Amino acid sequence: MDSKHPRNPTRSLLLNHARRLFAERGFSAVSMRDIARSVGLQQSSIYNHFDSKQSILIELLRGHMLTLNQCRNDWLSDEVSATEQLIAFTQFHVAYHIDFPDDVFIAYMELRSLEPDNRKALVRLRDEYELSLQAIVQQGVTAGEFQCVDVAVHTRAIIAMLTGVTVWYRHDGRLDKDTVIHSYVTAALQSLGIPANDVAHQHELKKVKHV
Amino acid sequence: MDSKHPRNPTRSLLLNHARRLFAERGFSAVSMRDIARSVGLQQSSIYNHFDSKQSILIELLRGHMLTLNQCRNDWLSDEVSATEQLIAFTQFHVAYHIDFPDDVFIAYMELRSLEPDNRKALVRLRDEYELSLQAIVQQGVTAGEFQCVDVAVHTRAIIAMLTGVTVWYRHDGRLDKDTVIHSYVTAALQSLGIPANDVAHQHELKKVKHV
DNA sequence: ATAGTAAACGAACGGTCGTTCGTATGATAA
DNA sequence: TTATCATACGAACGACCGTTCGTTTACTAT
Repeated sequence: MDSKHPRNPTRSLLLNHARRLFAERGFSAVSMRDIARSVGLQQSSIYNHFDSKQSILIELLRGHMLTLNQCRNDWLSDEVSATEQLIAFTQFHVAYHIDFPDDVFIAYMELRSLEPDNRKALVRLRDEYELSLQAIVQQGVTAGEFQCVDVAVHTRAIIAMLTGVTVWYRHDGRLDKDTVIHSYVTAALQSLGIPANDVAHQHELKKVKHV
Repeated sequence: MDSKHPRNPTRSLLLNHARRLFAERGFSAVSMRDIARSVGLQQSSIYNHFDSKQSILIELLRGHMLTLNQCRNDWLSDEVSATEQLIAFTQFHVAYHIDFPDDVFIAYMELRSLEPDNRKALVRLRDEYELSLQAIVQQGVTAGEFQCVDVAVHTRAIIAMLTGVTVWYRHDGRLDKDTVIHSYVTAALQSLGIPANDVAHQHELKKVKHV
């Protein structure tokens, strides 16, 4: 079945519409008929491209998690100071979450809709990402650059703070993307006790690319 | 129908079990049969206590939002400095969210499952709560106590950071509640440019009471 | 031209959904 | 004792669910 190939246009269309619908209404509240209708197909035709409803969700979640980790690794370098790494991480994380809010929302909410084995694999990817920030925070604390009460708690606090951008950011809103990113970089740095006045604008923003 | 009174024990049981199920699986993924079974009733008997599935959700969400605002107002005083208000807000917010994670999770996820009128009323309550923190941040910036790039963005950043505690906190975990709260107070203060070493432990924690 | 195949269709499957209805029970109040 | 009423039951309603099936369509390679 050639249709299983990612480049298949109908298959991509189905994935994109499923992503939007799952993000809007939640996995359980979206039917195969809803997905089919939104791309102009009969519900049965979806099964030429996917084995089941759950397999659509799995592919969306796995694609998001793999892309997130890969982009992060492309973006960050571990050969600079913890402060510079934190700035780069924050810029990347906020930019990515502004660009792909639906993926983020589905990943946050619908992990529980997965069967245990699939869920475990994705939780591992999520933990890998979180631990990559925790390593930066730990490095900064050890080097005396950062101040915090507990590294693990503070890491989760920063990730939650940054991820929250998906809830309110609108492209036609009051602030442009760079200003928003600048705000979050300042907040993240300061939260670890770094005065952010001087460093925040030194780093140019590269473009996040979704694979 | 006396059963509509909140003190009715069966009705309270239904509300509590519905809350847990909605938080675990999501509103759409929970059936009236699931709720009935979990309290040992037939599905039809629920309609002696609630008009519809949606009305159960409304009551859970409204109860949460009203309680949250009321407790906040009981807890906070506006006759102290912005820094002290921020400490009190953070202590309250984290303590409340640790104690009632199911309510918080449902409120975050299931507003969209409501009909427009009901949703608007609850969004207003949520905005009221958020604006109460924004007022504190604005006051601190004006007084020169706080430093941030944008008051609205930073307010949302702090709320997201604090609310994230619900995702990972466990009562039998590595850290006790007070330590967790202390971590978040430090993070919130420092994020606004306040050195947190000296102030974090001055304020005793009062007990959050759910009405 | 013809055989093979990916992909679409539309009907149908058994099951579950939220909700309604008529009835039975058991406590309370007259 | 009797009338009332909140509450429980169990069957049933029409609608929708995810998925399967047999068939048709349309392109591709021989």
